Amino acid sequence: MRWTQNFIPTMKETPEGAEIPSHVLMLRAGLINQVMAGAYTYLPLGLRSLRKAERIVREQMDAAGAVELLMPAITPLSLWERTGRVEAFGDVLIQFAVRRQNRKVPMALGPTHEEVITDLVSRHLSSYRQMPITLYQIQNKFRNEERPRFGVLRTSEFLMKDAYSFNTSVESLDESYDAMYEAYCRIFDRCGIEYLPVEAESGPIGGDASCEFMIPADNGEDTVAHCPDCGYAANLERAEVGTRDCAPPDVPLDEIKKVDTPEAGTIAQVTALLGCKAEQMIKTLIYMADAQPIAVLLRGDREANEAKIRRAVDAEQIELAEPDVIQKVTGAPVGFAGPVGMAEKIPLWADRDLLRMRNCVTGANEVDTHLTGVNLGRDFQLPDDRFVDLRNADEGDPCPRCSSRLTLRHAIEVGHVFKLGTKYSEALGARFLDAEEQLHPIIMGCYGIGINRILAGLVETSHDKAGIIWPVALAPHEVLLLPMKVTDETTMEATERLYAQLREASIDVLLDDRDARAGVKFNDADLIGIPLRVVIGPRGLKEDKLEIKWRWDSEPEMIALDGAVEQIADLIREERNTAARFRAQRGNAG
RNA sequence: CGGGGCGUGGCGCAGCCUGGCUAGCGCGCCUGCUUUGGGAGCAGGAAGUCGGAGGUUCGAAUCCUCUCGCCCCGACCA
Repeated sequence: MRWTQNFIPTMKETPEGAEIPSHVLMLRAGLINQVMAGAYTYLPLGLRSLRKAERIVREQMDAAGAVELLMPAITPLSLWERTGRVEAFGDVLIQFAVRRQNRKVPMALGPTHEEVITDLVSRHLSSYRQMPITLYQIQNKFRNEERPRFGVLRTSEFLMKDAYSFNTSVESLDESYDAMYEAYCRIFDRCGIEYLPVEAESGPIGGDASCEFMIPADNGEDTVAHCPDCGYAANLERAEVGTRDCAPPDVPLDEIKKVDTPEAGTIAQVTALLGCKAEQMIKTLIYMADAQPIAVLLRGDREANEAKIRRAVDAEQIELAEPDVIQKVTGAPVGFAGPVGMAEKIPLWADRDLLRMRNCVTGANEVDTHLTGVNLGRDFQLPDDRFVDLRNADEGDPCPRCSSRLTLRHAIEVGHVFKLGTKYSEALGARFLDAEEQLHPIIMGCYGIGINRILAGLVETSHDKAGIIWPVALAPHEVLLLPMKVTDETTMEATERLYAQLREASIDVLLDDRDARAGVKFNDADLIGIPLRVVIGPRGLKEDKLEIKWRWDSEPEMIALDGAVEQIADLIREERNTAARFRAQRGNAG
């Protein structure tokens, strides 16, 4: 591909509104163009990278035994009504109705395709002999994001690979799931991405049923807890807190005292007023667990984890109680609840942090009043089995698997493998007959990869001041041929010959044939980030040499013109398969 | 959905508070000459309904009202 025949609108300045590196660089390098909030055009270079990512995904899915199909983006709304996901998705589901003769046909743009594929399978899979099978597609998905942001990371239309496995047993599902997991590792490895498989909120099957593939990045929207020593990694919703450090400190117990705290109903206000630390406070949250009020006790500076609470109390649904319920249950308005002297006897649950807290500050269940010197055991009691992990993990918490401590990192979710179970097969009547002629719902798994996020995540984690640093596998082009002087006949003869021969060798080469100054070309080359830059100029040609430089190296290398094609082709072929140099430089960069 | 910010040639911005001649600047673009190994110099040029609507005024990019769009923080996120 010749630059002058291509459409590569690079920008020297950062467009207003772009803030994070991936967004800025993808815009500046002429990869994407914003059409509206949450919708981008992929320009020629961006599209090439997108297609390369797509191809890697496709190859590995095929290698893992999955079969590709393509479902429509428009779907009948009725399908979503059957699984109750019209409500579940709410405004995120893009709905509309089109007129056909004298009737209206309600539709939705697919935000994911469990319904469509399960409906398909319900019509064509009816025997255990037809399974297991894993089907996938690579398709645009539509979600009306409340707040699209971060360029291509969160958009309302995006390209996703979604796969669905159909199995007759949990054991078979495990196998399909493992195959997908392995395929995902190969995909991200081939892309040269540094990723972390993290435990995610498990589905109806429980156990290790859900894993998210995360790219650690400062601008990631998700937070993962990670143990650098044993490798334990989980998203914040899921991350367990280790059970060490539960013994109380050996300090004398203060007397319990009632203190006035006028209009101090938040942790911040109370700590400011009383001069105590949030760590000394007991935060008392009143939840409705399946319509029954319960109290959840947490250390003042911790965040409640509603998924953990829901599991602990074994409820279908939990939500924070309304103010009138809190008034009735505690005897005080919101902000003054505490475990001592509550108006009603409701079940108390405590995070394990409480076990090592002494002389605490907490609400007195009276308006504008708190208690100090509150101590577990003396002033209030809970059964042993009510002390559980109910909060989000925090930086420095004990690792649940080893003796080390957890760190928190932001991350970009690029993939998710998930054991779904029978939710959709039951709702949509996808059943099979087993060898004993018994009817069962098909057991499903689903497996997604955000193709756009592969690119954004890569750029986010692989760039320098000058621009993007692509691995060969994802780069829009593998080699950039950069003739220093397009008006010089000798230069152009050598360049054209090289260009033709590299193409002949199936190397994906971009020829910067613009009649522009060296500085312009070099800067664009760095910005776009083609991994191997080949400079051909009169200076080198005098010695029958040309210059090659990996994007991540600082110094170029002169190589002989004679045999240059083979040398370059070999380098690219090697790097294409291993990404060894790309990885090595990244290791050095830290 | 709460809080904040921004809309002025293709891109980045100034001007607005304190209304006043042909609305500026940098980059990019076009022409010519000179240059030519890391975003060239000089000269000339094209290009803007100042996001939109309404209002105030002799006069509005500037003041007022409404509206649309975009971005950031938070809430939300199959």
